[in-house]
Amino acid sequence: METRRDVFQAIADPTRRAIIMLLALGALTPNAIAQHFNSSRQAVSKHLRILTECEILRQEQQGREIHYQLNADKMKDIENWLEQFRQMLSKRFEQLDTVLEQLKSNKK
Amino acid sequence: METRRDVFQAIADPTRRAIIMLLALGALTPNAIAQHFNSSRQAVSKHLRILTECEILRQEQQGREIHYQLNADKMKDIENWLEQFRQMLSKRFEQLDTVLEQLKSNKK
DNA sequence: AATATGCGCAACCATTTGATTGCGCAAGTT
DNA sequence: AACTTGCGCAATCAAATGGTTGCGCATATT
Repeated sequence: METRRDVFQAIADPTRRAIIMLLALGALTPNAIAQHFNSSRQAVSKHLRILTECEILRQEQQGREIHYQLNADKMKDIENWLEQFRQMLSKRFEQLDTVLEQLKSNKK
Repeated sequence: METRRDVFQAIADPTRRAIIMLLALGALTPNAIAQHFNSSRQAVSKHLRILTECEILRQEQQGREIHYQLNADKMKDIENWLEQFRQMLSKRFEQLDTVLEQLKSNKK
């Protein structure tokens, strides 16, 4: 069984990020997506599979056509990871502010 | 010349994400970082190089020791990319709210 | 029924990646 | 001066990756 990739590995590839951006505008079929890229339709199909497996995209079969759409909820995994740094950053800023306040009051 | 990686490719690897998390707590030297991992010191050193090259980490030489620290500003590259989806999402929610409001007023 | 279209599976290939090991240089210690 | 420590360079290797091509199945059209 192939190793499933996490969401960070999924967006590491520039082509996949471009696919995500495209689908953020609206659902599309594999062929419609492939028209925006210079590589083969099959290459795009592989990327779609990777993005679907890690739940960044959802697919909906309608006859022989598949509609792929963005699952924006999954992007929150990345946001949650980044949130940790935001919190650390704001803590540091608070500490810096405290130090600056003390410096001001000491000068008075 | 080797291809430089972008920030998304840099954080795609679980080991590098763990290094980033570690350094978010405070600056460390390569050997100190390597102690938290089971792989060789040289493997960690390679990851540090990758993270430094794409500016996620900053290094500061002090004698024979190097102190690596997180450059939190660079994480904003990822946040900015995600911000595009947040805006698209909030647009859709606004549209959904409008529809719901109309449904409510039509029932009254 | 025959043909066209959508699209994934599989095999293949070149490149990239992440790890290890050995080595060597610079700085610190004895 | 000799030894120790910090740490990157280079070579090597196995695995992963991203692309292509050929093929085949299901659905849609003629």
